[in-house]
This record gives sequence, structure tokens and C-alpha cells, in this order.
Amino acid sequence: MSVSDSSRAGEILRIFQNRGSRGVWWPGTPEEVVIGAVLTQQTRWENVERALARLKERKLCSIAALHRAAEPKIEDAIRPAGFYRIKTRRIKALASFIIEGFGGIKEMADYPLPELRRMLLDVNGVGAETADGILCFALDKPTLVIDRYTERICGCAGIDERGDRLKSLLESALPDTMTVHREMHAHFVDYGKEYCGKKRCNECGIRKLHA
DNA sequence: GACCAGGTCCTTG
DNA sequence: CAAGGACATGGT
Repeated sequence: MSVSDSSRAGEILRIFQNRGSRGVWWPGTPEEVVIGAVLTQQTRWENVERALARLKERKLCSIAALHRAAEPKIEDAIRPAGFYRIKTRRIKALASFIIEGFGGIKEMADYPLPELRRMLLDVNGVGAETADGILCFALDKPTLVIDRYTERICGCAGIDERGDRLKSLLESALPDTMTVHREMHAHFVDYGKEYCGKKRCNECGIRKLHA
């Protein structure tokens, strides 16, 4: 990471802070956040909400219920979120990991962040974004979610890093609190939706940080 | 009808 | 490592 990378990162975060708080950006109980973290993979949030509502109607919207439910029941319930077969397998893997490994989400939160993150990444279907989404928005850990928007926006600003390297770079510019990490991810997504569509990515203020 | 969405995994070069 | 494909529904 170069000096200019750090300064660009600082500028981006400052721009976001000036936009104000995003509030409760990822709604729901910790269990719903965990389930939603898988459902939202490559999927619009409105469709995730439909799937979550159907899980609730069928009394399947908890880690324990999903752990014990038959796969076809889950598949049918989450159909609106798309990729319903593979997501069912992923939810199953995650539920087993949580129930059999810890007993529940509460107990899981006692583990230290770096170790927990490594363990989550070993679960099939849980990549960096899903793991960090769970850690930050369900388990209250100060960790930054890096998604496509984050990479696009930072790339637009001239920061040529991605994945875990980008994550470290941005985190080193943030205070170590869960709230700030939540807010920043929310900003990246909201700003990305607003400005980083195919057409408008030349018009946003971030672009001016380049060079 | 084409294109995309709050990704991840697996296979190939 | 980079690139390409599979997974699937619903909105523009």
C-alpha cells in the first residue's frame, strides 16, 4: 500500500462521513442476518426479503430450524432469492457449522475475530464477503465487508488493490469500532448503487481522487 | 429479450 | 494467478 493509497482511502471515508449516517442498514435479528448473508449473494435485497418472509411463514427462519429442516422445504421457501439449490446447501453447511460447532450464534461471538473469520471461510459457500457480513452485522465485530462496489469505487479512486489487501488498507484508516465498520460498508453499497451504474461512474466525486 | 443484482466455487489455460 | 462458467429469480 502506497502513501497515495492511504490518502485516497482517507478521502473516500471522509466523503462518506459527510453524507451522514446510513442508520440500521442491515435489518433483522442476528440469525436473520446470518441467513440473509447467504441469500443476498449476487441477489437484490428485495428478493432476499421475500425469501426471508417465506421462511418466517414456514417457521424456518432460525439457524436451528434450518439445521433440522429437509432441503426441499428450504429450497421452496427461498426460491425468490434465486440460486435456491446451491444456497440451500450453503445455508445447511453454515447451520451445521454453527449448531454443531458452537451451539448457537451467541456462543460463536465469544471467539476472537481472526480465528472466527478463518473458520467461517472454511465453510463451503462462505467467502470473504459473507464471512465479514456475518461477523460485522450479526456478531458485532469491527471488520469491513469488501464487496464489488467497494472494489469498484476504490478502483475508480485509483487504488489498485482488491480483496483482503484492500480490506486491510481501508481498515487501517478506520477507528476499530463495529459501528463505523457497518456505516462504511453501507456507504460503499449505497454510493455504488447511486453512482457506479454503467452510465454514471464518470460523474461521481470519487473519480476526482484519481491521480 | 438483454442485462444485472449487497458471491462463491470449480475448472482451464 | 486470470478468465470463464454455473448457479436462478425478479426488476428495468
